Amino acid sequence: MGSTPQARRGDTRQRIQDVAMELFAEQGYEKTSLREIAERLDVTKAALYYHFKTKEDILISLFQDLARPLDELLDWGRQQPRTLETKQELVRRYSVALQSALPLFRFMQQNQAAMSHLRPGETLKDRMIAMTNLLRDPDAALPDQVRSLSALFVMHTAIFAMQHIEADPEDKRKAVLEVALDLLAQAHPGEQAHPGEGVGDAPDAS
Amino acid sequence: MGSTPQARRGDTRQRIQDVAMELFAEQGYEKTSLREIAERLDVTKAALYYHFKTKEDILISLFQDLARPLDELLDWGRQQPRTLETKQELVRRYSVALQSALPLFRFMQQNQAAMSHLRPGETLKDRMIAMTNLLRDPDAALPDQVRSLSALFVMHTAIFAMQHIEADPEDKRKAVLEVALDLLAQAHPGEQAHPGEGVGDAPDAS
Amino acid sequence: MGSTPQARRGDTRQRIQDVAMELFAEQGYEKTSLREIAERLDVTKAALYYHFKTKEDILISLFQDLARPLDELLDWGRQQPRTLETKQELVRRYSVALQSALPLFRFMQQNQAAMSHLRPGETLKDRMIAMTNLLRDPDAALPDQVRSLSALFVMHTAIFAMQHIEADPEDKRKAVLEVALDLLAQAHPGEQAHPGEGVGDAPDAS
Amino acid sequence: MGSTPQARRGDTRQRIQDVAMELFAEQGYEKTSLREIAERLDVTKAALYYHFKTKEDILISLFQDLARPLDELLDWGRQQPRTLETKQELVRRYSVALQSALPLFRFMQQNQAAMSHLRPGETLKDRMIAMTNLLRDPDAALPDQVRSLSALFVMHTAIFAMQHIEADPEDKRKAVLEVALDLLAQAHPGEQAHPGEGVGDAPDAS
DNA sequence: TATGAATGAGGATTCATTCAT
DNA sequence: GATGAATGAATCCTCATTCAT
Repeated sequence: MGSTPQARRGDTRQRIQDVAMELFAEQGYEKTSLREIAERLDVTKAALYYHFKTKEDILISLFQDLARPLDELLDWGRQQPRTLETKQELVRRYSVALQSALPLFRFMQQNQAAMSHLRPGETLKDRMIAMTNLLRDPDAALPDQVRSLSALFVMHTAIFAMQHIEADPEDKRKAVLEVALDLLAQAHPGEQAHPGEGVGDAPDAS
Repeated sequence: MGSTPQARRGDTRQRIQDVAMELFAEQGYEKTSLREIAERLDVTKAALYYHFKTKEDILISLFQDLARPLDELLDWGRQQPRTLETKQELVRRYSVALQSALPLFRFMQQNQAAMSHLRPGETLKDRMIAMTNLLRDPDAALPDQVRSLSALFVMHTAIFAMQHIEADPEDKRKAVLEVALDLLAQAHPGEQAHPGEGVGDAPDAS
Repeated sequence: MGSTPQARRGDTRQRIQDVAMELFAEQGYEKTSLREIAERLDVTKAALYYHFKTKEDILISLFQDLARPLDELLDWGRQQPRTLETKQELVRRYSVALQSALPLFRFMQQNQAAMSHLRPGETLKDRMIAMTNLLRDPDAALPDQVRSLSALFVMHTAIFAMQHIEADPEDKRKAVLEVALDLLAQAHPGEQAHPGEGVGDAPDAS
Repeated sequence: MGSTPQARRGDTRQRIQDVAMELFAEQGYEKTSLREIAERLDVTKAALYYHFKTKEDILISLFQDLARPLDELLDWGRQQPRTLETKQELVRRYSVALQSALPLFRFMQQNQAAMSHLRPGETLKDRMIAMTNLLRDPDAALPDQVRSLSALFVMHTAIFAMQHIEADPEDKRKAVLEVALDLLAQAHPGEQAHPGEGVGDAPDAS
């Protein structure tokens, strides 16, 4: 790629994160050693410690970057009225975020265990619970609560489960989103979704 | 229950598996050391090596035990006609298996990475793909394929996602199963499910 | 000394302590690496960890062995009447203990800092304070308290300070003891020491 | 005291020495890292290297500063007649020096080991030997030599041993000095100390 | 005067594994 | 069936030091 050592000046921190992300996602946090990361970057292990205080710090820094879009979506959701439309929009936005951040989510799933001793409120699990709490109505019938929850999780699992199905990625995303929105609608019997807002096209992820 | 140290004679292998299962599920395979397992059993590390050739052997032995019910279900499914009813029964049976084996599945999820270098066809992922292939129809519309897939995965994710919701476990299971069966039915427009077979009660998990 | 590897079976723990003692006394705890200890014993570093949980554990184990005679002396002193004679006997016994345990005390002095974060009551300093509290009378005039304290410390410092003076070690010890007993007597004006008990000969330190 | 960051310009070298002194005295030389020193000064480690060539250089520079008063006292002593009065004056001056430089001496004691590979004649030990050689008479009886030695060392040990005794510091100093002078006098039987020169008051330590 | 970025050597510690008994 | 003692390789991490800027 023509990236000579000189051209790399100042971006070492970023490069560490990139490589770490890649390896953590591939092999998991525990199995990835700092030696491996350092070697791939052609720096010494000690150099990593100039940029991050501990190995876990690298993990956390990655996680925080990855969690930000989720946090923003949660913030947005909390400020909206608790209507079906809001929930549908949440799901739609989540679908888009997921599409452009699939490796990140893969990374997060691989490394849930390694992150499970974070401060409460800081884990992926906590964020997912927060998310589902925006979607489900605690007074609804249990099956309807399940439908709401599942609108969210279906997007995760289906995307992964469909990786070996041959089809256009955007088509797959729309198919999954359709099912998610369907579940959501079924979870709200008697309510009417906003007309004219379907699955729609994803914006460019530039 | 009267299991004195003497009474344990001969079941050390089983006890190792139990403890390993517990710890692997809790902290993951990589983070769990043989020292930890040995200490909890009050034996020496060397004793473990009398029963298992390597650490990975413990993992594999656990995995094989856990995978057997899944394999049996797959075998059964393969011998049935590819009808909606078969699929519904698959989902029903899966739901029951899941209920009595939740820790096992938790264990499997935690340790996917550690098992990913197994022979092809031996991983959990492979079995899940096989399972979804029994459920989905490759010629159906994409959203309907998603619905079929999701019938399966919803059972996983929802059960975990509902852990912090207060309700009777059996009620939760039925609610989840209802949604799964619903998805399946919706994935087969025009077909009619066998009447008189609803969510039903789970058999005793003796 | 003809100590073949075979002859060493079972005494590795002791040998670690011996070598550690030697090196800690010579270079101090911090400057001594486990590699050094292991190499001198011709075992691996990991072998050390079979016998001691941490490096500090080695230090503590040494310290406890060394502190025992001191503790015994303290115990004895606490059970005696608080008379001048008792104090004189304490000093006499201390002098003897010191003579046969000089390397140990050298070791302790070298490594005070490394041990300073022990539990209260566990440090050398605490024991010395306890010792001086047996010797001095808090109601006496300050200079007399100083004399009592000094009876103890003089034995330490003088022995070290006299190392480069040529004389028979036992003569040196007696000379120091004489001064210590003198200080003690002067600290108790008006009291009469037990007659017939002078500096005397040290018992064999076999 | 109005020492703004700006006011500190140019005294960085001094500030490094101050912080190093503090930390070396507290934790010892080996346990104190340059990172620690730099952080406490809010500069980079590299900045330390502008002022000192190595870590050991800091130690040596401190030691030389601290040793100067001792060297001056030694020089003075060497030029005086070898009388009891000279010795008494040496002890008196030493007592005063000690009082205003207690942390320094604490520092030196902590870090004897670290300095033990200095050129001969450069160590604290060497100076203490020189000092005792001014005090003791090699032809005197051994116990009298011990008394002379101890006159010096008592001042060290007693001051530290009395730290946990409640009393006015100046009173303590005088008490210790009295004992030291006493020891000296007793070491010179038949000689008469200069009359009218007792323990006296310490000069201001400006 | 200082810093930012890095290095090389070495630190303590842990791990899975082995083997004679 | 199990232990006691040990190993070799790897781990994360810290340190004093350097040097271009």
